[in-house]
Amino acid sequence: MTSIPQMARKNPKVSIPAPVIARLTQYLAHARHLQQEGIRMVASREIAHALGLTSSTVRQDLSHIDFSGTAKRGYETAKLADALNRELGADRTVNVAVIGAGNLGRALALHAGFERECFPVRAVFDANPRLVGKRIGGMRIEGMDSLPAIMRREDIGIGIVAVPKSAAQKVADLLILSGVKGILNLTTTHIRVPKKVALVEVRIVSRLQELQYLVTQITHAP
Amino acid sequence: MTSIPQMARKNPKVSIPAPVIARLTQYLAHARHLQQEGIRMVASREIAHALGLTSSTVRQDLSHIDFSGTAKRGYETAKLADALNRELGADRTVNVAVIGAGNLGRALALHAGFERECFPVRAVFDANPRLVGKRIGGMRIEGMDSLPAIMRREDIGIGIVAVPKSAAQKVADLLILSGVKGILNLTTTHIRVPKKVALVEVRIVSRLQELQYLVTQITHAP
DNA sequence: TAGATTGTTAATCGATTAACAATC
DNA sequence: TAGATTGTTAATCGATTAACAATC
Repeated sequence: MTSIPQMARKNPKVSIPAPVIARLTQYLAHARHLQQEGIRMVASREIAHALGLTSSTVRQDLSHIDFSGTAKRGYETAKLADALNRELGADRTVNVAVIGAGNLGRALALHAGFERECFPVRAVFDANPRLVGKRIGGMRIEGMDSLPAIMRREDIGIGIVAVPKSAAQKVADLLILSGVKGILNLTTTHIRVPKKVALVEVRIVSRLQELQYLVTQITHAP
Repeated sequence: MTSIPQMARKNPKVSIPAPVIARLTQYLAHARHLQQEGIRMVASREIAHALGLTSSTVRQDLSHIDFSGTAKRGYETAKLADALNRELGADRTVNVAVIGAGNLGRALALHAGFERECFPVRAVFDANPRLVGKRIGGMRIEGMDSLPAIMRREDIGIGIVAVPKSAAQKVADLLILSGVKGILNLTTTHIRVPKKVALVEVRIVSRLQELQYLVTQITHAP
């Protein structure tokens, strides 16, 4: 029996805490950016400074992934990006569907950044019969009744919910029935999902309210 | 000298932690929803259940605001909503501008939910001269050079940055020069701002990546 | 009144930061 | 080599949860 040191380094069963994952996505974006700029090496201090963190947090976070820096020299940007891509699965493509063809849904369906980041939008749905059949970019808006079949046919893993909040839970339930693995909820309402389905909520209006609170805080500061 | 008990209850100078603020916005949305449904009273347990939290967290959070429930009965939804509105400043209108008239920018500028939530979009800007002069809803797309003047004329407090990531920092700097109080950053890049300006970052692609990671975790679970 | 629910204190849990030996 | 930076352990800090007296 030979040992397999490169696998043993970290136990992959220990899942990485959510706040760390959130930052790993930032490190990935930054590493790619540095790569494009032709910068080969980067130190934890520099990453920290660019992203508004401490170097300690950066090193601690990166210790979760299967990748090492070099003392005195820092991290190779290319290898860092590779390791983060692998850990996050950010190089694997996942087909997505947008539900809701209002302003926000349309924008998301057309957003080129999703395709670039391996999240191609393969279908758009809306409950309004007057929208069904119209086109968004290259896609036809489909009715809700054809959702289950299309989700399976197009092998869609993630549903982006951009409907009025009163319909959010119903839409989520339909997505789950249709075998979706993850839901990105852009409505203000909290959605409930079974343990087998992953959920991330964005809530732009909430973030604006948080921002407003911060603004008031700063303005009224000493 | 008379004491002022209703003011003394909580020291308003102790600012509320960010995770609590984020949840207060959820309580507010939920309280409004209950109000519309004609539900007068709600217990911390029910709020917790609806939002995926513990009742302990809900009570702890609500202890930060100037408002009390009633033992055995719970919280009056109307008064809860009022108190949260006051604490968050969510009943005060703040004019916003959208910078970037691409798909996302257009969607945000047209998003009726912002106006409803006291964040009317008063201006839209884009650096592309071919877009300047075109219309979005009732608004004319303006060039970046007229930004400072329009920001002041329209009394805009918050700028929503929806430009390509390479332009994000430059746009933020211009907004800050023009006297903006808060920035909502929708690009993937981290933006740096002085202490006098509040910043909230949304990063939809990052959230999709987090979601993808969660999906993989769940799928490969025991 | 009896029982349910609040408000708050104390305990636990987890995340961030500091510190430093290892090392290139 | 000397000095800088990593990886990791330990200390601190903060957030969440548990528990329970107060109370309606």
